[in-house]
Amino acid sequence: MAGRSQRKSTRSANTDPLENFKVGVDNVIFSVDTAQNRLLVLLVMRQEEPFLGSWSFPGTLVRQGESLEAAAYRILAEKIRVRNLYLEQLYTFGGPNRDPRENVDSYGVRYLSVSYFALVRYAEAELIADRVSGIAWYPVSQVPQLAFDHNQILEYGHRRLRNKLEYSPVAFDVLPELFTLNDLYQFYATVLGDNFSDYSNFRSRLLKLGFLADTGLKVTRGAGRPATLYRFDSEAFAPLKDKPLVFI
Amino acid sequence: MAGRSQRKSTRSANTDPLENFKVGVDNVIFSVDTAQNRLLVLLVMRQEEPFLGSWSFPGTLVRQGESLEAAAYRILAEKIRVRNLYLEQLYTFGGPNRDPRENVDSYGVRYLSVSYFALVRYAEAELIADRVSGIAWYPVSQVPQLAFDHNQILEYGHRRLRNKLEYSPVAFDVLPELFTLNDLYQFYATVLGDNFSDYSNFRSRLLKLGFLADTGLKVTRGAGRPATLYRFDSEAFAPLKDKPLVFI
DNA sequence: ACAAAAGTGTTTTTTATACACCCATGC
DNA sequence: GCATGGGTGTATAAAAAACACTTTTGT
Repeated sequence: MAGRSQRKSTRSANTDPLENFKVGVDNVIFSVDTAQNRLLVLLVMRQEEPFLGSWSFPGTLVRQGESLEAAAYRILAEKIRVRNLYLEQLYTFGGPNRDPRENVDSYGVRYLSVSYFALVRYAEAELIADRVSGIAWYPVSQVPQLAFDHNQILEYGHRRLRNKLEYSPVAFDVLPELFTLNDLYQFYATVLGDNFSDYSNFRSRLLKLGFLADTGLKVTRGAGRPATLYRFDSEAFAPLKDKPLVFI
Repeated sequence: MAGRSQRKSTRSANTDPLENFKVGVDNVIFSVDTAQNRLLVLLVMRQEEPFLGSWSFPGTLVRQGESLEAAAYRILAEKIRVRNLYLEQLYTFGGPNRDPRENVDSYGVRYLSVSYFALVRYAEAELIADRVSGIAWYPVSQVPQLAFDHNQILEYGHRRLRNKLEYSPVAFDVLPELFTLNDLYQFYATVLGDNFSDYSNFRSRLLKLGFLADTGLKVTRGAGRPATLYRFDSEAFAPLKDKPLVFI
């Protein structure tokens, strides 16, 4: 990587100087409020120029010796306290002139952003608000105009979330240890839209796959028949890992 | 992006200095030799330390004012002459200590690599060899030990290629303007493995989708009945863009 | 005539979709 | 007993997979 070596075309040896970069990490953090059937994304209010007062994704610049992923976890931990989450890299935005600061306060330094996509457990996530900065969960359908090109990134992240949900077991990283099939269904319906599948068909498909273990336990929520609590059996799932389109 | 601002946790205001980066771009360039049923990847021989003499992906460092994608196209153009291709970003590798140079010749500068994935038309691709550097197409099943973590990146790129092929029309960026259904089938079979589908079923599925326009033209290749030449009709494909799993 | 490659059609199996209906509990 | 949510089953439609067969060319 960073294949500096391939500078063979002698024509451009010294003529085009290399760019110096600062690397930022921005997190698109989703959570699902199943109680209210809302898909949420975490926004913070910018306290500096540029875009002072605009909402944006929580971000940070990468420090010496820090990996990209570590930076992503750091900024996440600064904003919310949460134990159960899924996180992966989303995309790298690195064109020049993305960031207004480039031409002003930084002499020839470019700001590159590696965005990360995270899904956290809503119920347990505690937002950490310091005195000055605003921080809030926004329904993705109602996010305002964001700083930089963050609206675009959100769209990209949202698409990734939907895809991930369909063919990988990310939902179980974020659902409670024990859950009912209805919990699972609500989760999917919130992210994918109500009409993604019939509940009864969803049930039988998921159960037939064989990685949902019946714990024997039941929960009663108000009226109605008690629901069976299931557990995600990662061992039983392992052989299906590389198969296409497992869920939905 | 590059959300420098969110540095609220006062505890670490000045204590942890930011890292300076050089940003590299590495290209995983695939092509399909349908004649010999081989999936190929382009490798170049490194002319410098570290990993002098190892094969690696063609890469370059990003220059002032140059976008990441522009850098990817630049290094591609330095290695092969080709008009028809597909290119997209793959992944960003940016941990510290990925590159041995970090501790030696560069004072606190980190090398980050944004990898790109490309698919080019094999028949028309001319490799550009300068006097010193080695450059070659390798069958992906036979790539040797590569420099850095490039073997890992290759695996990642290969998976991406297979996925792309299944749900997006990248094949047509790389096939000739006019092609037979058998050409298309061979292309898919080479990338996805011979047993991905029955030829006859592949035919009917693709034709039913309605974006392959019969040109009326025929080609005879040796013995056998002449084959119809088709053309990819991008207008007819447009409405299917966002549908899942169109191909195979 | 026959081999080779292109192209069509048919049968079987599997999976998706849409519902109808039974079950267990709280009130 | 009846409303409420949980859970099962069935009937139909569509898609995938396997494979037999016809058509058109070169030799």
